[in-house]
Amino acid sequence: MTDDLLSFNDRVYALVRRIPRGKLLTYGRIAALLDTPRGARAVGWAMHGAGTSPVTADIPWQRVVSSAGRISTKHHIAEEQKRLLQAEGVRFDRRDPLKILRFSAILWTPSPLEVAAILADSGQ
DNA sequence: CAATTGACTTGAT
DNA sequence: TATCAAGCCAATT
Repeated sequence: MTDDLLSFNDRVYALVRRIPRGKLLTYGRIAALLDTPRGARAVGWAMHGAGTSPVTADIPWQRVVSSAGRISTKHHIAEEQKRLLQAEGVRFDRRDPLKILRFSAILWTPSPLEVAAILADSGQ
């Protein structure tokens, strides 16, 4: 497998790039898909730097949310994330502005085979 | 090489 | 239902 050479962060980015428009993934699920079940914080660390460099500029970072089905970024970043998600059809709770509605229904659930293919592609 | 950091998660209270 | 603390992991200092 070519993904052996990819850093953990790069594998996170490779996966996030393939989240379909209007679908979501959580930090913890991303970690699990990368065979690091308890690595949710590491995914958070990776996402924190997303969008700041040329290589991460194109990833749909807004599609990564917390396991509680809510935006976990802060301040103006959270505002932008919400705006981007609403633009692709994701709806929010009026009572709780950062809470995503129909969360479980729009979670992306790629098969292990699909994940493997994605990582293989990114490794080339 | 040890300590620190962070866009997390979960179980206990 | 809402808090809180402890555990966990990779990258950075």
